[in-house]
Amino acid sequence: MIRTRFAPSPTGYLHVGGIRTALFAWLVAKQTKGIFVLRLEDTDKNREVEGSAQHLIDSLNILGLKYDEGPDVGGDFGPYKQSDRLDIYKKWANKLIEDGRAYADPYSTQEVQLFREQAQKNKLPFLYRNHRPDKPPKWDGTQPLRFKSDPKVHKWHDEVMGDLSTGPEVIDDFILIKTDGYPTYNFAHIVDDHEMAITHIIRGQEFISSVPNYLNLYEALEIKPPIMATVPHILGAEGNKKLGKRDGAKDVLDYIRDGYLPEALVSFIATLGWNDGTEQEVFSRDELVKKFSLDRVQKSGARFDEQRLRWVNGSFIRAMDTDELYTLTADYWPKSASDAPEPYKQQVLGQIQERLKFLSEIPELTNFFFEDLPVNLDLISSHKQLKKLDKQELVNLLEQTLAALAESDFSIKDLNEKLNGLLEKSNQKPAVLFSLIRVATTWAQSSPALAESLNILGKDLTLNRINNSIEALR
RNA sequence: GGUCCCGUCGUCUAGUGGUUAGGAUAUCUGGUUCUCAUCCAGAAGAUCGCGGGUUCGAAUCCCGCCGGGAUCACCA
Repeated sequence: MIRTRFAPSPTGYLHVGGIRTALFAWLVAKQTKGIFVLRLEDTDKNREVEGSAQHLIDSLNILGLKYDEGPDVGGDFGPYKQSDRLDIYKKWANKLIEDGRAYADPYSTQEVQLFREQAQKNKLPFLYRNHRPDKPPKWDGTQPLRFKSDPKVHKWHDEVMGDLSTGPEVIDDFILIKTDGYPTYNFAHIVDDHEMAITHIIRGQEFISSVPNYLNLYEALEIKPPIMATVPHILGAEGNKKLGKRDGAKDVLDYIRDGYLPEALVSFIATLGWNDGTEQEVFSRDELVKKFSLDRVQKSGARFDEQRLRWVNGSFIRAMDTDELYTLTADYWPKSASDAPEPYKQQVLGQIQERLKFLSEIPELTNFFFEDLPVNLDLISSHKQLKKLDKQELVNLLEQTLAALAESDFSIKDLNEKLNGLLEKSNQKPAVLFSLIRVATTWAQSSPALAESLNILGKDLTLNRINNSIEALR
């Protein structure tokens, strides 16, 4: 039974980088009907951010990365919050002490800092074990507890990175338990993954250089290491640095709020560094579960390109039934639409669906259906066809339009007939006549096809707006 | 500085000794009786980081170099 976990620390919101490791872990579990576990790594109470645990949970849920075991849903391997597991770490720490593989750190933080600066000055990597005390005091909890490492060569396989190896020079005596009584990540995650029977550890690249140290500890603990997979970082839009909150890495919930579809987000994030070897570009969640494999995950970091995300999201939006899409749009309509009847909004949505990239674009794409936009003569003076006509000609054309449309029943079919008739009678090119009518009835930068737009607006509103436009032009 | 990882169109990528180096996106052009978008057609865009080697033949294998990244916390 495959068991994977996502083990974030509740220190802030979840951004795309975090989501991706969660997604990959979820996919690995789900494709074999395995178990996906959420574990909160809250061992640093200084960095803990109020409310972020709930935020993490909300983010996973909204993306559909449902976990089978976790702090709020329980499970047979709990507790799922590290701060509730302190006695478990104590138990394993005592085993190490008894085996002579852990000892109390007698130095003050200042003294250790001095060692570190010395090493830096000599351009050497800092190794605590070079200062390992001969006769450490008995550990009473007032000192950090350190791992007594056994420096050696480590070779291991990483599902993404392949075969890796390092020499003894990277192995050090890291801290297992801090003076506040909490374990470090380095210690806690190994104990927890073992106690929770985790089979695959999927984590970000920042941990790869620590893996040999973990391997060393696994040996001392006599625990068989799980399968490991290291996924590369997602890069920010500019530069080659890991995408971080500083570079505007957005909270995934911000994308949801902007009207990106969870399915689209999942597809996009999965294909950032993974593909199935075919030319398929977007994947449903089910396809991902079926086709995903760690060994096809890219070793190099991928750049987060919001433009591509917009395209993916647009393609999901276009593929949906308008009715289904409509159920997602409730929070996105412009204020002026609040009194508009549902069928009217639904019709409007049908017209803009194919140009919609994300839901919060709805107001700018639809506002003229719900309110009279201010007359903006720039739309005419900057139009490459319309600017050639003088005001009198424009007014004449609009008056002809008024007369013709007054006869129409405003069905799309009849509107098209009337508009075509107008075209012949006025002897104008569509680029002139239709542009003018479009502008005069919407005063918007862009709008759906003319007959369809007028059909939705209806006769009264259309004729009113043309009248108003004539007034404005005079 | 030590250690480890990475390096194919702007971007995401296909590619594991023989391909006109493929796709997608973005950009540009044309078409779809008007705009924006969709859709369709087309263009441009990659000396496969660089230099050696192995080979009849290398983006693919080997070596060196360069560039980028990660890490060297009582953070995870």
